[in-house]
Amino acid sequence: MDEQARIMQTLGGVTLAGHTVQGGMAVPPPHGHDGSDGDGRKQDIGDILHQIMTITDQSLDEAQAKKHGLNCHRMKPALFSVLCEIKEKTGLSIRGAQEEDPPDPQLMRLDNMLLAEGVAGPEKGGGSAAVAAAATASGSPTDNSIEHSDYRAKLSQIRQIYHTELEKYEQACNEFTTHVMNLLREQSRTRPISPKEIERMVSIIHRKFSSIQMQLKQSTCEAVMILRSRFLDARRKRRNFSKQATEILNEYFYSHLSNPYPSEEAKEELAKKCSITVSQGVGSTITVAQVSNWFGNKRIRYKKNIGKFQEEANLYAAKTAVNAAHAVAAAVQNSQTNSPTTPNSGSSSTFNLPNSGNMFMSMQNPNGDSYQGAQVGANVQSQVDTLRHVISQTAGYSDDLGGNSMYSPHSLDANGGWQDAMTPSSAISPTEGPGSVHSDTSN
DNA sequence: TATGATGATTGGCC
DNA sequence: GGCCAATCATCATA
Repeated sequence: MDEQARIMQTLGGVTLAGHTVQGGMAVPPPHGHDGSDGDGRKQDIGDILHQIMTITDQSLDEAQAKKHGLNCHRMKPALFSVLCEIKEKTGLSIRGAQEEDPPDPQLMRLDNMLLAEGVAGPEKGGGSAAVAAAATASGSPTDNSIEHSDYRAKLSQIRQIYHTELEKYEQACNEFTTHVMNLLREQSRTRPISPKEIERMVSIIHRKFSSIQMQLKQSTCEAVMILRSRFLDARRKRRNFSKQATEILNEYFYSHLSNPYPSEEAKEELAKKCSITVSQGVGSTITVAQVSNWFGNKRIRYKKNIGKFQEEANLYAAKTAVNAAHAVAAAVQNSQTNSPTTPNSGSSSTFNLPNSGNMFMSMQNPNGDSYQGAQVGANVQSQVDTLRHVISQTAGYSDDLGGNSMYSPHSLDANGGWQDAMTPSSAISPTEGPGSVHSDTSN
């Protein structure tokens, strides 16, 4: 059996809308004439098939001419439909084509990540949001501004490359799709290619290109992750606080040794104070989180090795005492030169000491006036309070250890907590008062 | 370069 | 959520 005959046989029994194939012949529906014309049509189909099968043996010009003839043949549409249907039924056209697969979860993950990192989606916001998040996690939203801008610049570079490549891929995909579609359309004049098949081919192309796109997204994600990890590592780079900043923190720590837990307000104020001194030198700020870190570290390290910190404690206590003494002297002088005011004028800002167990209640100035009742300014009052605390601690110590150190390890309780054996920490907050930072102890 | 100091991070606890 | 304790990583100095 020759090839033509075999194909002719293959066509046998296929029925399609509007055309019946009988004995290997596709027959258009009768247009008002009976089967007497049937032999002629059979002849037509046979003729077409013969021409198709021999077209490859012909020269190009010959083939072109034949092709044109075939395209214009009145039976061509019928034959085309039949061949298409056969292809459809034999599954040739859908080989390798999967229908409408659900969105790839990995691709979705990549898309989400690129969106979150600010690589995909609208330009502004995304990247800086990621930076802000990282910065917040580090507790220093502003002091890494140089690193942040560096991060942003690199991220924007990645973004740019990503979009350029994406555009290239899309362009290539479109070009290739158009090319293939044209080719298939062209070929559909000589071989059975249905529009549906072309659509499938387009979707296959898109799928292939989307896998390339996924690779692009994946490598972009990797680049972002590397950048991010580098940025996060950079966060670990630390700078020592300036001397002034450390001094401020130490002063607070040692003057609140009985309860070195600054409140949020106190931390904010300390951060502000430290930042002022730091910004004069380094050009960055100290945040509340850093203050918290500092106090956390300080408490633990102090507790672990109190002996080592005694000297430091003495130093700061002496410093505070001197400052306070100066303030008191100034206050005393002030109170002497100014006539006493009305009893109520300063009462609202006066540090209210607890009634019981407070050794400062009876503390008097050189003139014998009680500080409690003295009409001193708010700041002065704060300094007085500081001095009171320092004196109390000094006094408390000298009873126990013989005057070598101003602070007693007894401020730590047996459980390692901060409980001052001598001073009711919940009541005495040495620097407490208007204009001073507030300690947790006041709560 | 070794070592101590110190700021930051992490995991567990309350 | 704040604190503690352990640990890491870097800085500063001898």
